[in-house]
Amino acid sequence: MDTHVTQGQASAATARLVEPPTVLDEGKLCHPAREEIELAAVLHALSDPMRLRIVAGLAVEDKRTCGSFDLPVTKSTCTHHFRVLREAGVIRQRHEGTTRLNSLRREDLDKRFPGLLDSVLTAAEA
Amino acid sequence: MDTHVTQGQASAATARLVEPPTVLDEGKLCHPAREEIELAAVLHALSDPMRLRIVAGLAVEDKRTCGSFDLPVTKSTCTHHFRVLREAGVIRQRHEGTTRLNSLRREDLDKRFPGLLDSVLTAAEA
DNA sequence: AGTGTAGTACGACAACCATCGAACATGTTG
DNA sequence: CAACATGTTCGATGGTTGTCGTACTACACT
Repeated sequence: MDTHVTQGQASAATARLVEPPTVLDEGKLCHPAREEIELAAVLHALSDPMRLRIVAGLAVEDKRTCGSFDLPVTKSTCTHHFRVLREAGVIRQRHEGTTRLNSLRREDLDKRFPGLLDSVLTAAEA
Repeated sequence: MDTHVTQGQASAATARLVEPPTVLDEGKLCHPAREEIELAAVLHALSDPMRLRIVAGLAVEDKRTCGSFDLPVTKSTCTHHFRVLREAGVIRQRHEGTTRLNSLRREDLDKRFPGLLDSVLTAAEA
């Protein structure tokens, strides 16, 4: 569990305090590389109703903040679920001001496990 | 958790000790009906490497006995995994003499969650 | 009847997991 | 700076899970 994701800061530093974010860091949040995404981990991440809701929500509208889901759990539990999804490689999280922007790793998942995400999303509508 | 599966013994009792098996009971082993199969349960059942191996094995050759997989776990653990798969609706188990025959519930799964099983099976080959 | 084979049932145990609350970090804004 | 908003970290807790071993059931074969 290490490798990659160490670029992006230096080159973006030029236009820093002029622009708001748009490219911001993603630092500290560690995501698995595409080839490192494991099937069992993805299936486990998706096997929780709460997380399934999150993923279904992101499928409808990407780049949503954690709070925008208003799930029936506390903030800390929420953090937990987003981390599970992130570490499994299902979503990507970026810092953006005081919030986190979450997005589905559609392309990575489709390349690695073709058809899986779509079938789960279709199945989740029931 | 109840419903269905209460027939089969009485009517089959007529030709009992004449024939070997071929149609045998399935009694006691409770399987969910197709409409009762839940996505989260299926994903959870598939999120274990050992169970993934079982399912992949059944995809190659159906109707295999529990012992034919020689998994690196004891018999009781084995029983446990097969039960999880059965109760989630992923496999069907039938008594047959001294063994249990396991088969994938392909049709049920395909009808209920189209494409899911196939994408998982494809993904599992890595 | 006796031995063997295939699997289940039950109890135990350690690891994991979803959940919470309280305290903290960080960025935004009055 | 102070107040606020959005999340994270940490410890605790109760429930679930994967694993095992031992004991048990059920069928088959000699």
